[in-house]
Amino acid sequence: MSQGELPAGDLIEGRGMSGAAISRHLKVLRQAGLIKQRAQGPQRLYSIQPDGLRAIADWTISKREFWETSLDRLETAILEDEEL
Amino acid sequence: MSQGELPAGDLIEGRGMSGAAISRHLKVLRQAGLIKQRAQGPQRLYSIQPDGLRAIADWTISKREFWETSLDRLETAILEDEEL
DNA sequence: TACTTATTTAACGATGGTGTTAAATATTGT
DNA sequence: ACAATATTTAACACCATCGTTAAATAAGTA
Repeated sequence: MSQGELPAGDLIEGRGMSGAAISRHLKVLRQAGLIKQRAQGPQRLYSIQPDGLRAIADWTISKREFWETSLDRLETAILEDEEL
Repeated sequence: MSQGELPAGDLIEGRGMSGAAISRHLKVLRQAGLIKQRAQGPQRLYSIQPDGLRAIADWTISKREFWETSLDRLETAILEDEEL
């Protein structure tokens, strides 16, 4: 789907799961603001909603510093632990 | 518990949860090798099992490089995205 | 030995996640 | 208006997690 719009049918194929299940997954993603839906005849074309993914990316990066310092502390603790 | 041994009773208090529930949590932690149990009369004294926690710490650190490079890529992608 | 205390185990129930099948809905072509 | 196609929704079931209460177990004490 990263390459553009895809009808639900294409997203269902080869996934070893019923269309109903996929459909509900898509609904959740849509409600979460991660994908968009557009009707074309009886088909629903799905595509990415850049804003939503961007928000996740930004959030992820915003936590980076927290994790860096946490891992630093963990490494320090391990080293101190080895000094016995 | 990081300060030493504690009887189950102490671990139950103030947790707003039944003793039975805490007891099962302790059992899971013990089976996971994260805590030790020792009997003293009718009490069970719990303490940390350093090896288990250490294994988790080591594993965590072992993933650090993976995440660093992943986040680097994410940051790069965000920057490229902003050049529009 | 029987009682009390500390803790665990058993049996049960609520909740959330996620899959399935069958019915409902919308759109297009006859 | 009717049938076929694409997709969604409804109803149901399964399983794991996690809490509860009540019964079981073990140790110390009268």
